[in-house]
Amino acid sequence: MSMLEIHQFLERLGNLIRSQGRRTSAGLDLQPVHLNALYYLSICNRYSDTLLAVSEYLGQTRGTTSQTIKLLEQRRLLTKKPDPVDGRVTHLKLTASGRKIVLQSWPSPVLKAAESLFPVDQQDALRDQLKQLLHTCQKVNDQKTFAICHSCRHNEKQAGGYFCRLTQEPLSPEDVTLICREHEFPQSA
Amino acid sequence: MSMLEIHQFLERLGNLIRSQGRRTSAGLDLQPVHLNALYYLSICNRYSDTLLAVSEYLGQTRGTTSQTIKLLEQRRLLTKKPDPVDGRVTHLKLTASGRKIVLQSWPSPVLKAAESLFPVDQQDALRDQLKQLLHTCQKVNDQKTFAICHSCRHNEKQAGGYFCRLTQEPLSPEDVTLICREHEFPQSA
DNA sequence: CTTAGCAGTTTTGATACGAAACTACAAAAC
DNA sequence: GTTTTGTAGTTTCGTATCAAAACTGCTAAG
Repeated sequence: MSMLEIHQFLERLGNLIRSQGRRTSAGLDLQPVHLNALYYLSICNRYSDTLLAVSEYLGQTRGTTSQTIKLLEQRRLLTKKPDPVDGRVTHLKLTASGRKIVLQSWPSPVLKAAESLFPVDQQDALRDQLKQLLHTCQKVNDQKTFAICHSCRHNEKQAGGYFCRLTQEPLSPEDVTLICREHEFPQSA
Repeated sequence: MSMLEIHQFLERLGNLIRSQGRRTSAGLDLQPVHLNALYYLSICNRYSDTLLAVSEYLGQTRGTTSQTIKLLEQRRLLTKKPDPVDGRVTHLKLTASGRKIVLQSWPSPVLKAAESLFPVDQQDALRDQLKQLLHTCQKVNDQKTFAICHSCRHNEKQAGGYFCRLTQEPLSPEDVTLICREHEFPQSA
C-alpha cells in the first residue's frame, strides 16, 4: 500500500519538475535529459565519463545517448577527448559553460523554491530514505549503483590516501567523493 | 545541499521506473504516460474525471492530453460520458479492462520488487516525507494539489456524512478518499 | 443578442527514444 | 599472425511525446 503511494508521489514530483523544466530550460534551449547528462558528467569520476556510462546512468540506449552527446558537443557544453590507451574510448569533459549550466539548473527551481519551507532535518531524512530506496531498487533489478568510491568495496583506505583494487590505481581524497560506474557496495547478502 | 541530492535521487528513481516501464508496458502497447492517466482516473472523484483535470494532473497541455485520451478510448480502456448539465464537459470513466491494467501496472515492478526488502516503517516514513515535499512544491509553485477531500478546506464533516461547500453537494465516506482537482488545504500561512 | 470565456479537438512541427545495422578498435582463440 | 569474439560509439529510421496555435461548440455575463 505504501509503495503504491510512494510511486504516485514519485511520478507527480517527477512530472512537476519535468514539466516546469521544459518551460524554464527552454530558455537554455536544452531538454531535461540534457541537464541530467550534464549533471552526471559533473559528478562522475575519470573512469565513468564515457558515452556508455552516461547511457547506463540515464537508462537509455547507446544510440539515443550518442545523439544527446552530439548536441551537447555542438553547443560547446562538453568536449570529447580520446583515451590515450584504448582507441575505442572517448572521455567527455564539461566546458566552463557546461559547468555553469549545471550550477544554474540544479536543483530544479521547483525544489529550490520549496527548500526554505521544508525543514532541514526533514530534507536530510528524505534524502537518506530516497538513497536507500534507490539502492534497494538497483540491487533487486540488477542495475549499476553509480555511487561514490567512498562506499565501494573496491576502494581501500591506505596510509597516504585511497586505492582502487579494480583499476589498481591510487585515488585522491577528491576522487572518492565522485560517482563511479564500476561501483559495488560491500556484499551483505 | 540536501535538495541537490534529493533532486538527483528523484531523477534516478524516475529514470529507473520509466525505462523499465517502457519495456514492460510495451507488452501492453501502452506508454508510461498512459498508465499515469489511467491511474489518475482510478483515484479521482466525480468532479475531476475530465480531460482538463487529467492535463493539469499530468502537467501537459490540453492538446497533448486529448491525444492520450483518444488512444485510451480506442483501446476501450475508458469511455466518454457527456455531462448532463454542462454540454462542454465530458466525463472519463474507466472500463473493466482499464481498471485491470491499473491494478497490473501499479506500483511499478521495480518498486514492487524492492518492497519486501525495504522495511515497512521506512516505507511509511518515506511516503509521508514525499507527500510533504510534493505539497510544499505545489504550494510554492501555485500548482493544484490534487489531494483527497478528507484534507480539503471545502469539506465539512456533518451528522450524516460529509458535505462539500464548493460544489454544495453531500459526499459519501468513499468520496472523501478520492482526489479532487478543486482540492485546497486549509490555509496555515 | 452580442461578447467573452471555457472544454475539448485538430494540425503542425520539433524533439526523444529504441531498434538495428554499421564502423573501428581490442583482446582472446587457435 | 590470422581469425573470432567482444566492446565503444555512430548512423539511420520509424514511432511516440509534447507544445503551440488555430479551431469548434457550448455557457454565461453584459
